[in-house]
Amino acid sequence: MVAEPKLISDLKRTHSCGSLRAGDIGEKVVLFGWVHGRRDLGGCVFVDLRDRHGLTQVVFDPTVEATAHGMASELRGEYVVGIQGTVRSRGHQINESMPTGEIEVAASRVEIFSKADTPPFHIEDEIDTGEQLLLRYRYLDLRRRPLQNILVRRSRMAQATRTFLDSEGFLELETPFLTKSTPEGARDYLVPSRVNPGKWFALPQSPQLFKQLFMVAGFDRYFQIVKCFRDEDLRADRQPEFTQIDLEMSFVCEEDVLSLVEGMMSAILEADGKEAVPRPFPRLTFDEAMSRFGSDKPDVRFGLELVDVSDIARKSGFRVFADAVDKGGIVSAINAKGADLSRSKIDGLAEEVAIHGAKGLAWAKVKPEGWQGPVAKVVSEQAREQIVERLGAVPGDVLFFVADRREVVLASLGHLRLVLGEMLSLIPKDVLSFVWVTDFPLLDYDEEQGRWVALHHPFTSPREEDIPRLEKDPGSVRARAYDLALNGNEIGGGSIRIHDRSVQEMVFRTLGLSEEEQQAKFGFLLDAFRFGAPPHGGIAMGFDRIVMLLTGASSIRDTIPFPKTLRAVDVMTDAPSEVDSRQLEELHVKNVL
RNA sequence: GGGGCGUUAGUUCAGUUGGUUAGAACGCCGGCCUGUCACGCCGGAGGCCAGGGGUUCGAGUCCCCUACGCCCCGCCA
Repeated sequence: MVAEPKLISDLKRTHSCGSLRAGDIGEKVVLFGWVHGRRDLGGCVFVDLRDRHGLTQVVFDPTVEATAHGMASELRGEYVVGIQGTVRSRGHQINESMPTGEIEVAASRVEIFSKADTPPFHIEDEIDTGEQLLLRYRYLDLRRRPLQNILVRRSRMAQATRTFLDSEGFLELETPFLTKSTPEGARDYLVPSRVNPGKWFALPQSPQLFKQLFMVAGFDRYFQIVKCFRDEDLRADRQPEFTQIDLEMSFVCEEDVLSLVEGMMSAILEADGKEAVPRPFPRLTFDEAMSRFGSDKPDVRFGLELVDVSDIARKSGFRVFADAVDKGGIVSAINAKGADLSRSKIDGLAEEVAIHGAKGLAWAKVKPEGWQGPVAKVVSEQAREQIVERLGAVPGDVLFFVADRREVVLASLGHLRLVLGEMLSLIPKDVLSFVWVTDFPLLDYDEEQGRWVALHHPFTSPREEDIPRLEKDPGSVRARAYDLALNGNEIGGGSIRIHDRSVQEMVFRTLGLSEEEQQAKFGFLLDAFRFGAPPHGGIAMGFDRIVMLLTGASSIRDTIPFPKTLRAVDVMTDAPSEVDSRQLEELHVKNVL
């Protein structure tokens, strides 16, 4: 007697659960997958079998094979099974809503590979279960098609990136994860060194210095799709460990990096089945972006631009406006064209600007007979006319004003612009709108620390003509830095780097780093620059954010297989967690809590 | 560090003015059913009302604190 062949070991999978069509009718097939659903009609039993490619209906018909039909009643949701059977037509009962809906597999054999407890939520496309539960059972959530689709697309985008950069002559080179803590920038994740008591590694915030050293080494073009770590508070688009497309090029200027990235983004779009976006991408200087959009990552899919009316406001007769300007602040306005906003909605908008520190939101409705609203009477007639002219206002428009310190005005109106754009449905949802922001300031004064800090990072090259002002007027020095924004989100940033030891030392000095500190923290870089450093520059792209924006995912968590919650916790593994005191001893670390 | 919203069966939710034994749908378990595909019908099980404290004759409901989740400000070169 010959033993019956076993599924898997003897009979291999012939098709995925999404591949069978009418043309396969009559084929003898073997399918493996998860039991997605079961409909037991007593006589015959229908089971939907699922793998990541799709669903196939399997029918257990007692007239076909009584043993298999008997086993069908044991099947439950999420059991992992193998099926052998024959593809047959569903006749006139085609299910139009599924790609395999013309056929079904009449099972002659079934083998249960693994039984399953009832899952804590249904594995289905549309789900409204709380995210915490989904994250706790992430491996079940990842069985759902929408999440799988995002990760499939993420994989394709990563491959497209590699293919593109490879074709452009880039080398994919690795850099250490156990590296040196750097004083500038984000808070480091630290790793104690067992063999060097009292000393610590830091996980990289980015491979910045190593990629510059690759340039010094002469590799010319480097890239890496790499994890970076920053111990800062989380957001919907921020995780403590995230993935960058990191690249660096030698003997280049801004234009070379920008056009390369435009090509790379186009390759990614193409890999994701998107329409081509015109190149070159539009560009804005930092100053322009801030004054017109109130943001260094402007969403340029719609108008509602900010307009400075400080000069008019100063002589408007309205104390609040005049005082703001006299104290060195500004008054800017947004014209919400044709916005028919109720009083309660406008009150809600005042709360929106308060988030960014604005003490009030002045507004006026433009009517044929004149302005209506709280500022209508307090602003002089002449000023009203000038404002209407500058904003191109016509009856039916609503004008909003914020008067405050420049940063507050730009931040609050920049935010208001986005809220109004959403409220008035002005933002086209299916458009991908890239914009470069260039000419960032090199430095920013940190009131708390009482010193200048690098806006981008301390290795960013100042514009050559601005270098003489580095010592006397650091705030006016522009950087050779650039950010790429997509639909109002920052998706990448980079710069032409300093390759001259003396300029690098000058920047470090301006940042308040003593010779000793420079040597202790960045000595290896300054040393490297002594041995012939090529001019170089590069960029780091936020890969998770790119995936998020192209797939329409609502949070960065949906683009990462195993993400952390806002409190930087992995609720599935329960990390971070306490460790054995022996482990701590070995690491020469004491818990002070 | 700060602000906002939320937490009731496995899941999504309802729960009146503070008042008997906290409900529904889906899911789950059992039974019936040979053409279902959101199968149908019948029956059943299932609750530390996030945790702690308080007010009260009496708290899911009112008050305070805490925890957790989400969104935002600060922070994120």
